[in-house]
Amino acid sequence: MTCPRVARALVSRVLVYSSLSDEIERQMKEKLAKSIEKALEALKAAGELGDADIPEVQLAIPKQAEHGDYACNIAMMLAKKAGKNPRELAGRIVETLGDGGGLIERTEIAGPGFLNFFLKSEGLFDVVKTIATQGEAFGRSDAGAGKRVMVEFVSANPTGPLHVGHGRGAVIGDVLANLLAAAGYAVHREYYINDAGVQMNNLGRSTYLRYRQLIEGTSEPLPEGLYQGDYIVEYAKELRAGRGDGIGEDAIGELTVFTATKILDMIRADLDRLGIRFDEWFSEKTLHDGGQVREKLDGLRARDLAYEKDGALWFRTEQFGDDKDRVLVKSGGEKTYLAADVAYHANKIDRGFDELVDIWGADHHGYVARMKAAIQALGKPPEMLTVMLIQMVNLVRGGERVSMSTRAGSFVTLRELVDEAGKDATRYFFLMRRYDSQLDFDVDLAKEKSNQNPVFYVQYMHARICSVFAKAAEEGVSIPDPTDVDFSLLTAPEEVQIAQQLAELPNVIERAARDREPHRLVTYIYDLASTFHPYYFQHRVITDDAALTAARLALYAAIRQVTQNVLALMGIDAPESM
RNA sequence: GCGCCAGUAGCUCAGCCGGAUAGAGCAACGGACUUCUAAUCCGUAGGUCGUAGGUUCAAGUCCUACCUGGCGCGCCA
Repeated sequence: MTCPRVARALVSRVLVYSSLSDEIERQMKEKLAKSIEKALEALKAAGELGDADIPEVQLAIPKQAEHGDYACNIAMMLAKKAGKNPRELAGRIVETLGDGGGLIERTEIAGPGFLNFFLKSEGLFDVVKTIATQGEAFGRSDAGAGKRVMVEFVSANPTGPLHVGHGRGAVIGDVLANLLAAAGYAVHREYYINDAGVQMNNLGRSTYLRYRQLIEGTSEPLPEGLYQGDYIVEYAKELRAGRGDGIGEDAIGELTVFTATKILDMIRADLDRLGIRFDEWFSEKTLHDGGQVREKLDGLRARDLAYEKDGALWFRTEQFGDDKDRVLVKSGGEKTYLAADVAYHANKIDRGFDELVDIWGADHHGYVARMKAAIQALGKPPEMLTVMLIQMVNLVRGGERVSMSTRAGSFVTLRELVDEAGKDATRYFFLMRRYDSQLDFDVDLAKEKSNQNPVFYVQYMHARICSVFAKAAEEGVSIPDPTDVDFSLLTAPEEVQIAQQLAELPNVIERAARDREPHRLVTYIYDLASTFHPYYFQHRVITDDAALTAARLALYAAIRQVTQNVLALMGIDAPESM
């Protein structure tokens, strides 16, 4: 079985070598990397590197400012093969490199052999101009090269309201789709509606029985396996009000459609409230009705990928790495979900997508191997499909975990959570953690309008900047054109750090998209806010010094733009005042 | 029993292709509002990165085994 991590590794290997797309990266990092590469080639030509191959030059932004603007580990990687100790080799690289074509202020050799580059500061603030020019496009790239990727998410059965766990998958899927689009993929968002099969019959039967109960004036629980929820009673009432008491058992098929449509409307409304829309709602039923399921099963049989045993039809998933073969058609003649899913994924492939992302609850992980098998049986490499398994959500109230069972009493629906905590906090909290670790959702904290709530910390950054601009307008200070600004006046350590953080956005987006890790947006924007707030507190923007005021306003405009861009990707509002 | 995910400060978690002294928030303690918004800021304290080996110049990160927790192993969906 090919796990999602393997698939991700394969994808990343491709992208690492793709050219960095962002202008800032070209200007700064890549220029520096090229210079280093040149220096290494010169050293190799001079015979100083022995027979060592020159590896890809890696540049990292160090955690500590004393370690420079960029740090490079190349001397340590080459030392052994070059037959020199790392610090000596680093010294030779520095001598050969010089000022890297006017880019480098100075270079230090540190620790075991790191090269720490301090760049000339005017280059650092070029990003402010770039952001002003690109506006809301800043951070986007063409790393995805227009590849078509489908993100299928939520896909909850239309048998009841969405619960909190669905909400997490919904937000993660939505933001991942935003990220992929920003990274240059052509993204399609899809919701797969399981509107066929046994559960649908149960739904129609549940509605019918509730309807009968209304007529007979009873309200006892329905038989085992049917849907007990109050919403069914509401639909039954509606049905009776519109159609009277004459509906018979032969109309259950019709009631199924009626109820499923109602529930889907409810699901759609709940998602809409969270700011989530789909390009397509894909009906499972159309696959059955259109004969596609039948057709794909015949195809598998024809290629001996499926066989009859004990009156059932089995899929040879074991030969693609699954633990055992799986049933496609039960001996009673009913098709399993897998049968429909094979046809569905064949349909996705036929629609021409290059990559498929499925977002499921973690309790479905036993299903991954057989879907990977299906992809292979359909003639595609298993890496084409990435399955993201979203871990469980625990609601926390008053410091205690609230049971997530559907028992009455404890709140479980997504709608209630959004009503209580609001769209922004709900989205932020769902994005806060890696999708593959469990999430404790502190409801009290999410709805608290206080400094403890991280979503406000980030939004407040935006509001504060807007407030400064309002003040500037009030005092008749015009917003500067960044090309006329003297950025050499920005010498505070926070200003340098902010410029570097702003310049990182394209990388953050590209890597978060590549690795399918939307939570990195949260980490990024929170980090930016925790550089910004102390900076704001310490340095006044509007002062008598017109040149400095202009430089800081230009920087503020860039921070605001980046904040807007990131919050937009997260689907969270950027308020002008709070 | 087999498989997947997780295990990092008292609690909840970051840590991007393996890099320098492992970072935040909360909770605790002590400070800062006459200012462009205090929904903010400054400071103190807090660590055997589950355990044991291994690979490497370098391991929270990679490999192996084990321990603990969650989930999954059906002709269910």
